Amino acid sequence: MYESLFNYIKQHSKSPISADDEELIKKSFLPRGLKKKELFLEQGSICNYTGFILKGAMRQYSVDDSGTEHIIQLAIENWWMVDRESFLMKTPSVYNIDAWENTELLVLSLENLERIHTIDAIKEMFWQMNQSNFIASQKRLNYSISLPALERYEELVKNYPDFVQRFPQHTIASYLGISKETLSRVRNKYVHK
Amino acid sequence: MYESLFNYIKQHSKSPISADDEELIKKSFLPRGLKKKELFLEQGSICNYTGFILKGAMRQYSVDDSGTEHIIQLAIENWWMVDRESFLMKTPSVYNIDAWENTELLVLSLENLERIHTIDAIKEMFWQMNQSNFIASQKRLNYSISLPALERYEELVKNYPDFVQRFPQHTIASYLGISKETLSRVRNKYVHK
DNA sequence: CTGCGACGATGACATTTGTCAATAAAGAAT
DNA sequence: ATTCTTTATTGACAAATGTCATCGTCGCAG
Repeated sequence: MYESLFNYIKQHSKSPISADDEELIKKSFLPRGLKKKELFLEQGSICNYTGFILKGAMRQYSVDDSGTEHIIQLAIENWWMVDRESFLMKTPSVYNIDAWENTELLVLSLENLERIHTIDAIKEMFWQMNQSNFIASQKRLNYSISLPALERYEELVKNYPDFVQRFPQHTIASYLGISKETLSRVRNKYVHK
Repeated sequence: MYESLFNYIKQHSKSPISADDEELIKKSFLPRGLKKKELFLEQGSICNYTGFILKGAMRQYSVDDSGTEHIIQLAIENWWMVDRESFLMKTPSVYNIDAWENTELLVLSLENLERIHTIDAIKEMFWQMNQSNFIASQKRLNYSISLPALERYEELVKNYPDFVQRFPQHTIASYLGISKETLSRVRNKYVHK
């Protein structure tokens, strides 16, 4: 159950984990299941948990005045899902998070995060994760302001081919900030070139 | 000279700073001046320093095939400027960073960062900074994929009025991912509504 | 098995934004 | 003072993308 979490930790830190640490970590993460379409976080409420995905696929998105969803983040196995602003500041979230497939998570409250943050490996892992998240976010932003639709799609296929496999096209379109029709046309160009 | 840096640290952490810590921090940050338009980082080279801006204004941007600049990040007094990916991984950067005004910095190498990272206040400060950077980046991304040009501009004016004051319109346009002509027209709508 | 809803493709058209060119005003350099 | 550069605005037109409607397919719930 906790195997992929510990694998993730080991991959993202060099510090060893004692048996005691391991116990503390296990006690701090709670298992949770989500059915397809079930909400993990609803707009207006506080994000009380960070989730580590053991199995499944999730979406984080905003909904605008016209009811259109805008995908902020997609995540599958071995990714984290949380609205950090809401989680850290305990403020109502402007985003929704739900399960796109039936999903199994390990969830961590802020209190438990602080508790295990005394462990070097955990501290290091979150540090690493923060850095790479920021870098990825900045990269996506760069693409978003500098590349046309086709090239943004190509970058996504190159960097996150799993997303393109696991999520329907209209979700991918929203992630890229374009309409589903535009993505459909852009893909036509893409496969024929 | 180091006053605003220590103010920044105090604002972003609760841990106290001993006299020894203060000395170590002072020794780890080197003062550096940049003249207007002078490069702090050139595309293709490694970003060896993180800079804390004491005075002035800087831009981080990519340059595409057609020679157009795309502004990734703007920064003024009390902001940090760095290409994290290049800085942390010691890989050649895809971005340029330069001074838009004559600028005074305190710069920190990765080695010195690791040296002062033993200090709780520093660790906490960077942790805080990472979190808020990520949140800001995600917010900007959200706007970029979900709002039209006018509303993106309004958000910028609301959240970072200083940027709009300090940088010329074509730079703001590039930051928003639109052409300078579009921004000019959008501003007309904005001031007349 | 059947029907309904989700998904994706496509055409017609509207809207937004970009590009290019011309102009003018404000600064910076000499 | 004069020149040169940078910045901002505007018009005409082009290109990219969005919107709306329609259709066909597929998978799943009843």
